[in-house]
Amino acid sequence: MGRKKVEMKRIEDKSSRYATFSKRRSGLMKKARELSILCDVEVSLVIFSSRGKLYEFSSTDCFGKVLERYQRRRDEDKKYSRGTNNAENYDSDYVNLPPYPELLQTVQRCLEGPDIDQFSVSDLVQLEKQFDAALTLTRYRKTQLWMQSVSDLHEKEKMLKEENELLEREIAAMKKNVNGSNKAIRFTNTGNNNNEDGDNNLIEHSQRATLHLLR
Amino acid sequence: MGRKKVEMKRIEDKSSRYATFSKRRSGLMKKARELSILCDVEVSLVIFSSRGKLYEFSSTDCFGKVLERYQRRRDEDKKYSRGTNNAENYDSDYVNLPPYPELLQTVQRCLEGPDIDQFSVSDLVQLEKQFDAALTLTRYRKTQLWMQSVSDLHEKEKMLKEENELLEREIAAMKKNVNGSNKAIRFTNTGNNNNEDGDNNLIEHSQRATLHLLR
DNA sequence: AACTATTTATAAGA
DNA sequence: TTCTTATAAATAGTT
Repeated sequence: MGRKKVEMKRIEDKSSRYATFSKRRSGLMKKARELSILCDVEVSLVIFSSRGKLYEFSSTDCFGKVLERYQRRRDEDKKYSRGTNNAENYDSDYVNLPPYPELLQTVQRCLEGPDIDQFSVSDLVQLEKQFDAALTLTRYRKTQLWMQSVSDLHEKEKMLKEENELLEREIAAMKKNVNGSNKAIRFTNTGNNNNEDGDNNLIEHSQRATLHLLR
Repeated sequence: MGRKKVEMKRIEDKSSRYATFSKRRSGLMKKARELSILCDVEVSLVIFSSRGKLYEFSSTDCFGKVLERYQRRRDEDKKYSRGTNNAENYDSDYVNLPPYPELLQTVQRCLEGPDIDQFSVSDLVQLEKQFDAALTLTRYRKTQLWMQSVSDLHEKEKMLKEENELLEREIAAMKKNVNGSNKAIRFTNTGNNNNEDGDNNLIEHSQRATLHLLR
């Protein structure tokens, strides 16, 4: 339903993928809401964007609102740190806000309060849903972090192997020189003791890059 | 989007409410699937009909696909192990297949069959417990495998770093020899061309070990 | 974010 | 239910 029929496959162009995501996401939410109202059924819809942001519709539940409040707060924090400071700290630390503080507080109140007996069944249904959503999100985030760490390790492995090859080639080359033409070696080495700095530039650079990653 | 614009409120006429439910439900599912494909995001949609029947879409695997994959893989393993009946491939991967094909089949039958209505409450309590146990076990096994893979990667990283250091020391030593005493070099190298085998034994051994791990 | 040309979903009727 | 069709809605490409 647009100027053109679209093929059902991942949209490769990033910006049109995001545009489509935004439009279709709200369309889907709207239809989910309509279905729940018109037909009087329970509908629950959860969407994770590729960057891990959560969008949710639920015909009964209030977790979405809690989350919305949290995200708004985080956005404000982002704005704040952008305003006060230049460049560096901006894509780093604010991400480490405690995850979902409001939800955690709710949980704590619920679990520590002695008034579990006073909840009605429908209260508990609400509560169960909240916990379930929180669990799902937490697990999802955890998996994301695991995957990230594995992919980092693979990256390191690749770099180390490359360095290794470079060093080996270096050794092979040196051996050739030593075995082959002693004249040449004597020529390049006499009175030229800082030769290392020249020969090893490439290797040392690569080494530094890897060490940086390994920290 | 039909002959008439509809008011957004519960449809009171039962049969047209069901008709609408059926149509809009499949429309919503379709759109959920499209969003997940086009925008490459995770979408999960759950609908409970008023009579408690569950309809679900999830962009990640459904039970059917898991089961299918399991069966395919098991068949292939069977073929393989029949062909080469040596002792070695006994302790290979296919032993680690999930031991729950029966459970998976049960799950599929339960979820897809129309006889959910026929279970008693106590049947369902049993079923819930089984699923919960299976979930816990599955998750546990998954975590074990992740941890194993991360620890393997750390191991590889360590070995590669050690090799790296060794190779560097090798290079440093060679440079020193070349720069320092040309006499000695000439001595050790004239007529002794298989010198490499002696000097590099350690390095080559280490290298082989790592390559074995990296396969 | 707003604008339309089109496509798509679906309400009503059969 | 399912199909048909007129019409409402969603949305792809564009600005």
